[in-house]
Amino acid sequence: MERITKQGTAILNAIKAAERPLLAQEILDAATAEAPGMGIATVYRNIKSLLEHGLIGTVYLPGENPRYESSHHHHHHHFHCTVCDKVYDIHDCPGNMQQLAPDGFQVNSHELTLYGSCSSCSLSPPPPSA
Amino acid sequence: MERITKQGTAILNAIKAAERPLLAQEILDAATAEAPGMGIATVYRNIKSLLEHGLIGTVYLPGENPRYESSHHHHHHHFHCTVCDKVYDIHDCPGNMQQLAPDGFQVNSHELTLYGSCSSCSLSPPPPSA
DNA sequence: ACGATAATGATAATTCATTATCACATAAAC
DNA sequence: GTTTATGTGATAATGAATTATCATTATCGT
Repeated sequence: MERITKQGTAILNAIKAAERPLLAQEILDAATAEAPGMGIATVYRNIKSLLEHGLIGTVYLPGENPRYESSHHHHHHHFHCTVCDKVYDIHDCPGNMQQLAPDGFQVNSHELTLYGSCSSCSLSPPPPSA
Repeated sequence: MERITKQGTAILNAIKAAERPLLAQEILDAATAEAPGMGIATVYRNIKSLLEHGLIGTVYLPGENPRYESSHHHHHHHFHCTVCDKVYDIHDCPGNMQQLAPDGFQVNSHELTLYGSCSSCSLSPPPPSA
C-alpha cells in the first residue's frame, strides 16, 4: 500500500468520517459510496495496512467481529445499541478500576461496553418483546 | 442428554469446580482428569445441553471465544490476566452506568473487563517486555 | 505518454471453532 | 442379563471471517 488509490482513500475517509468503530462490511458499504464497485478483499488489505501504519485501531467487543476506528482517540468506551447494532463511542469513563480487583491483582487497563438503545432507537421503539 | 454418563458428570463438575469461566478446551482439559479419553465433541454436546437447561451460562470477552460458567452467579465482571490468559470473576461493580451515556441513550446493561496480571503472575513476573 | 510494478476485483483457499456423521459403547428399562 | 436407544469418540463437514491467488487495471517516476 504505497500508492494512493481511490479505493484506499475512500476506505480511510469512511473510517475517519464515522464517529463510531466500523465492521469490515460497514467500511465496504461506506467506502463504496465514494468508490463504487470495490470488493471486500480490498477493504481487508487496506485495513491491514492502516493498522500496521498505526492510522487506525482495532475495537473488540464481546462476541463481536473486530471493528476499526481512527487512531487519534483518547481512552474511551463503547455503547452497543441492541436494536440497530450500531456501536457508539462513549467519551466518559468511570475511572480507576484497581479497587474492584482482589488483593494481589494488578489492573493495567479495562474495557467497558454499555448495552441498550441509542437515541434514534429510543425514539421509535420496536416491540419491547423483540 | 437424558442419560447420566461419566463424561457428562465430569464436564458439569469441572465447570462447577472452576471459580472462573472456562473455554471449551479448558473444560475438556479439566474434565479429562475425571473421565480420561473423552473428546472435544462430547464437550460441545454437553455444553449445548447444559445451556439449554439453564445450568450454565455463556461469557463473552472482547476478541475471545466464548467461555462457560455455572449459572447461579449474580451480576459480576471479569479480570483477564494478560500473562497466563486465565479469566477470573470480579464480584464488585462500579454501579450505574446511565450517567456515562449521552442524552437520549438508554443503558440496560453493561460489561466490564479488567486487564492486568493476576496474583499468581504478579508474584513471579516474566520479563516485562513480553 | 510509457513502462514498471503495486493495487484491485473476483473468487478460491485457508483457518479455526463448532456441528454432523456413524460405528461402537453403555445407560437404563425390562 | 438382554434389549434398546442414547451418548461417545474419531473424524469429516460446515460456516463464517479472513487471506491468497492471479489476471487485469491503474499509479507514478521517468
